[in-house]
Amino acid sequence: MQITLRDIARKSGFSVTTVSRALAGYQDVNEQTRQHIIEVANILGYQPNLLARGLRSQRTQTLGLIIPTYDAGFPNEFFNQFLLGVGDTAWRNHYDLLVSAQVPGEEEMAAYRRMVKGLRVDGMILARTRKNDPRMPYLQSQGHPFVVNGRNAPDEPSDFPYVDVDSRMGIRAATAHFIALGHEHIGLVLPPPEIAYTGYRLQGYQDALREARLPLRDEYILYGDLQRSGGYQAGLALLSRYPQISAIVACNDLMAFGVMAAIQERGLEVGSDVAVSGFDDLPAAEYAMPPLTTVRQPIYEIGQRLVEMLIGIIVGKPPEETQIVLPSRLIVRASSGFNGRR
Amino acid sequence: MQITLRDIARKSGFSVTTVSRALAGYQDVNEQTRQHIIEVANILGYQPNLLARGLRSQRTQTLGLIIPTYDAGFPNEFFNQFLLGVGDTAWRNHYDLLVSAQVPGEEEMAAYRRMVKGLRVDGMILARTRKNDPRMPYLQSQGHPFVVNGRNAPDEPSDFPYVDVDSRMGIRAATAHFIALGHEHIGLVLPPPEIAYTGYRLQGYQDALREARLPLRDEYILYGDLQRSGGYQAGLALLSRYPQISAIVACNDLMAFGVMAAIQERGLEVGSDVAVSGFDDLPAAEYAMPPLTTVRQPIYEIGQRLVEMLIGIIVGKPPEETQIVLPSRLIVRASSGFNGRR
DNA sequence: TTGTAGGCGTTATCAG
DNA sequence: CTGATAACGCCTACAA
Repeated sequence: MQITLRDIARKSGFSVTTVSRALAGYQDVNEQTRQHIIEVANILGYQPNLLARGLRSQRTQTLGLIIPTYDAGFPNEFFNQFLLGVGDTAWRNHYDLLVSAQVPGEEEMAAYRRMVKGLRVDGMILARTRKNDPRMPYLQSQGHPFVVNGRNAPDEPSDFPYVDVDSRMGIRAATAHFIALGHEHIGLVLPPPEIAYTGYRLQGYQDALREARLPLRDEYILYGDLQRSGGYQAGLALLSRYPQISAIVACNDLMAFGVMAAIQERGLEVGSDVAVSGFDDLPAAEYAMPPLTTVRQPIYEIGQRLVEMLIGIIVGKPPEETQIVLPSRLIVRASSGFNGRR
Repeated sequence: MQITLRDIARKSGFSVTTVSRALAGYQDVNEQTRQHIIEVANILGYQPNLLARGLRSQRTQTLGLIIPTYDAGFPNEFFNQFLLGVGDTAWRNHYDLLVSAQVPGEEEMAAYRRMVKGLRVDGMILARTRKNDPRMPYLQSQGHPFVVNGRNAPDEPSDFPYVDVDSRMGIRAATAHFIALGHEHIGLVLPPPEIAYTGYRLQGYQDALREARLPLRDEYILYGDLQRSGGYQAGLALLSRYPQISAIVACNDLMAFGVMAAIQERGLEVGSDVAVSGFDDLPAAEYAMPPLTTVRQPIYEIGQRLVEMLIGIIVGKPPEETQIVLPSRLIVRASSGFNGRR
């Protein structure tokens, strides 16, 4: 069935030990012997049994990723790119990736337990942190390596390794951009309050208003579900209740698309009548009609750096910096109401 | 570090064997004993070591999925939904999912070898079959369970378990729909020729023309890269070379979006000037401007049935039908040039 | 430079 | 009903 070290040993006339060490590149093995063994291994098509190796070494060369499928909605294009960054980097470093999609809740923790205590993975990658997120304390209590995409909410300490994007700065830039264009009544569509980064995005909005000495009006702030539909509903609500609103900052691109649809449905024009911005800079943002002004975050790179950080932690060589906040960048497009680019 | 059966054995006073069987639900264990053992296991927070179990039982309870990242482009929304169907169903059946993203080529086969011969997975799920695809013969030669999303090309036999969608019928319906609306010059944007299903989609187009006794004009047929950009280029080429073309059938939604952009860029109106259709019915199709007429395929269900089929094969109870072609369905929207729905 | 032996945690076989 | 024993394939002291 499977080719094992024993098969190679038999065929080559050496012991299993020698075969194992020859293949592992130990120096205390005769070069002739090694060549011979390698040849036999190739002929037989040997591939190490990773289970046995993992059991023996207590290392699985596998990373775990549980994708949070918020509500019924599925991980969107954001997780696509995230998965690509994580997957590519893991593969390049000879790690496999165990993936599960779970709705936050009881089942979700079961998935974590299964991966961690089942010794299936050497480390975990968490995404989309929430307020009072049970996952980080759990993993810490288990002493199991993990890294997180995103910090805790502003009012909670973040005593774990993470890579996050500076969303406060990003939303501030978007809001300030609208203010600079003359808008004074600016709506905000936040992610659900239980999401950790919601607080940072709210701060960014507040920052910009404060700096411009504009009043903060709580009624201009609504929450959406991160999906297009959430943006649509919030957009309709804002526009119908407060006709003076002339710009809306949405906290991700999907919701921004929904806001644009709401604007158009009310017979208004995106950009000239009501300006809109998003967050993420998904590919679709550039192609939207009109193209969407948004805050770009380097999703692929986030995944990449998370994996590098995690592997470092696993092998006992953590990088110097284990709490990284990457800059975000405002990308101005037509949905701002500008004529053309920048 | 880790709680093992031995720990429970020590604490409960029974042997490892008995503990193992009590937890596994064997009938030949005293009910009192079982209760006691289960209690101790819970207190200790026992979680079986899945590596050891896998090594012993030669089963890993893990399925492998390698996402083909065509060219540089990343798996799009299609794979999102596919991954959800596969992941959900695997989880419900207590299987884990090992995921890798690979560009077709040498590395890709290495990934397959690693998963299969490394005994990491009990079975593999393949997606996006190509002409002369090396993966199926390889897995067959290894006697390793696998299922495939998609058949071989029409001129190759498909002697493996698969779930596919009837894309010939789907494209035929889309083309016939345009013909019924009076179009006579209909462009076709195919996937790359090396993709297996390209042949079926071409057949569907040919079917519809033949049935309507319209001439088949090869120059109306172009290939795209399955991404938006490919559709855009093909759309521009068709429109500039053959102004008489009044409808374009694109073979996936992403390319259809590109075609729509090309039409608009030439100052024409999608629907009234040039009708467009896609394939997949991604969420974005409904929200496009104008909404996209497309052929819906049940992506989630495909993933689900593939996993069920694969698990059946693994445990030796394959379903009766292991070659399934699911129907596709034309969804008519405004990009057809219709006024409103159907 | 090479081989022997033991064990990682689990399950299956067989004896008591 | 319960327990001792072996084995899955690999790695690594230690011995030769």
